Amino acid sequence: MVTMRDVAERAGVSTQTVSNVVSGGARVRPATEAKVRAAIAELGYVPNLVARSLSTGSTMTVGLFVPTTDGWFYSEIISEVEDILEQAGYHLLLCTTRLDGERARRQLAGLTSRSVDALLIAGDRDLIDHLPLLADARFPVALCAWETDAPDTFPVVTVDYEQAGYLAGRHLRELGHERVAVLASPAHTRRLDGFRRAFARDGLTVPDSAVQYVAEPTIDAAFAAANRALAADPELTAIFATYEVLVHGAMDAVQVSGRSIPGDVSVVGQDNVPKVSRSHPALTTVSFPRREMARQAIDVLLRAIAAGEAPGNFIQMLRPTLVVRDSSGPPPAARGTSAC
Amino acid sequence: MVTMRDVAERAGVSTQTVSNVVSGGARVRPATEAKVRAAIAELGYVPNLVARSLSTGSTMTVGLFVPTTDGWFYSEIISEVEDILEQAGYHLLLCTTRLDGERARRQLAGLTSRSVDALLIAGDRDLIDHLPLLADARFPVALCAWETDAPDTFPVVTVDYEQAGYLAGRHLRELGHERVAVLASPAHTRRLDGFRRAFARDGLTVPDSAVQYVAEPTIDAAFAAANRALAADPELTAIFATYEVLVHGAMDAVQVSGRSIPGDVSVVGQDNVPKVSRSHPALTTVSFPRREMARQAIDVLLRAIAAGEAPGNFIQMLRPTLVVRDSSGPPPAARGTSAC
DNA sequence: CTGAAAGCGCTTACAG
DNA sequence: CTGAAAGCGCTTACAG
Repeated sequence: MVTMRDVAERAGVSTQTVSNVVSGGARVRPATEAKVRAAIAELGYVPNLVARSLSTGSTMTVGLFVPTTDGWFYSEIISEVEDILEQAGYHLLLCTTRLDGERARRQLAGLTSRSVDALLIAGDRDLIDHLPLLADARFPVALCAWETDAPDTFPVVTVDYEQAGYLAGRHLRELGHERVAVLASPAHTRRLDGFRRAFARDGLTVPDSAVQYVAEPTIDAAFAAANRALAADPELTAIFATYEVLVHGAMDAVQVSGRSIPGDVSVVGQDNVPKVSRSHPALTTVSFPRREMARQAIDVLLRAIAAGEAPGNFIQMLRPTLVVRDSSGPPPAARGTSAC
Repeated sequence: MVTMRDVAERAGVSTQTVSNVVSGGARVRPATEAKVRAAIAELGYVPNLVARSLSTGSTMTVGLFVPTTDGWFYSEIISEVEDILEQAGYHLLLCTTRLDGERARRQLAGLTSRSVDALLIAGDRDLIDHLPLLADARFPVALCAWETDAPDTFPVVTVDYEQAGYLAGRHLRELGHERVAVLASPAHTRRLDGFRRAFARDGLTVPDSAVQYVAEPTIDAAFAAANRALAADPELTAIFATYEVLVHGAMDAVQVSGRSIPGDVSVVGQDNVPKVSRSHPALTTVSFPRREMARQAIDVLLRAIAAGEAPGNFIQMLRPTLVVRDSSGPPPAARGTSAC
């Protein structure tokens, strides 16, 4: 392996000078720089980043934890994070927990010490029990896309999920819906709370019996849950689904049952991913500022790295927005009334 | 920062012994190990992985390049790679090229030297011009999911894409289709070749005019291309789409035009991702062994690392399989003939 | 601007 | 099993 010293000897300069040329640090006389560059080219020298890291104490790497790479939500977070990091000259170390707490713990433990300059944790559930491991991490840590209660030791950049649920609920209420069903991930408690608040404001309740929890994130499981909901209350006029996969299952089930959307049943989702704008009918949903969230979370970390101190401890909530498309309308009764 | 030396002093042993305890290397007397572990706990010592890497020459990190994290194809490759790596105690450094050659070059250059122990490159197009940068990389490199001609310097684990296209074409031919259109990514030349071979076998040609290339991977672009195809030949009886997004655009366009699937037009895709099994109608497609491909590619790299030598130079093609569902059937004419 | 030296925190032969 | 020492390849004050 050719080292910086080899280059220095070849070019007839000190390693200090080679280092300056390579890292673009202190100014080097052009003639000297040319000599060094020539030596680098002749020898095929390539700097050893690990050695540099040991000296500088920085690996130029940021770790990212996500529960899964499947689906649009985390895919976009990964790609946004990677974009920003790449621009800033950082690398991305990706860890997937796959809803496995023990695996999460192992990965977290492996990141200790100086192997990353910062850590962003997106999503929750798997890692929450192991977060104390990071209590005295030597690098800044931030959380994003966190819906359940996060430990108050780290800054959080997230969506106002309660408001997202509320926007969906209020939309259905304004259309006049009263009998609704909810398809929810067990983790989406905030969205459900917000949804219920919209109904409560009008003195209505969304009973527990109207909520179908779907633990497994597959369309098949969502389809089955939607069928249960339709069987439990054949008169329902709307379904609220707390994320993409559940929406597809819900639309499937409604249409397979012979009902029309939104003629018989309105469907409202969460998270405006690209695909739903071309579903049939186009989906009414609540848009999450995913990319903005990722961007702000990374900014927090990058600033903490630059400042050499811990990031501030705050919780920042980005506002979701309602996107009305074709899958929601007045309930059949209301429509009938206004039509006749 | 507390170092190994601090622990050694505290425990009253040498750093050698601490190293043995931490790395689980040579055997240490139980009583000594207990003393060391106690010191580690009291001091909150956590080993510096960068220093270890500099000594051992291994970072326990494997790099992965993908064009994008969007869509099922690369998501699954990422998650499969991460699973295997995690089990083997390795970390994943993820690089997304986003179809940007210059960005790819930058990232590739950043990986030089000892910062990764191996590199897997999935997909093609962006990196192909910069692969020579890796000519004298000090770590093993492998390619996977490579459709276009790969440089013959690296081992390749890929799908037999030509066969995948052929299977789709033969299926349509066996159903009796003659007038077809193709929606293709410009990169999917092999699939197109194979598709054409199936028609050529029967003395038929798929003219260039029947092929719509879609460069932008969005459903909207696919939808527009499918509309062009339908306008160019209103009598066509089948559409072959070379990947997921194009399939959705094609089904959309066919249905919006008032035609039924497969009654009027059959649609056949590529890559059996979870979602298409629940599309309406369920999609006939060709299944790629994505996970198997990722697994074998990583195995090649891990073995090369373990052996301390370059991986073999071979090209391994995994076989795709046809999955017949509901989106394909005989063309209207043939059906009419057999019906009357 | 340049040279010689110390140090980043580990691992690994090498003697005891 | 343990101690003292060299070395991994950089960066960074410190004198010239």
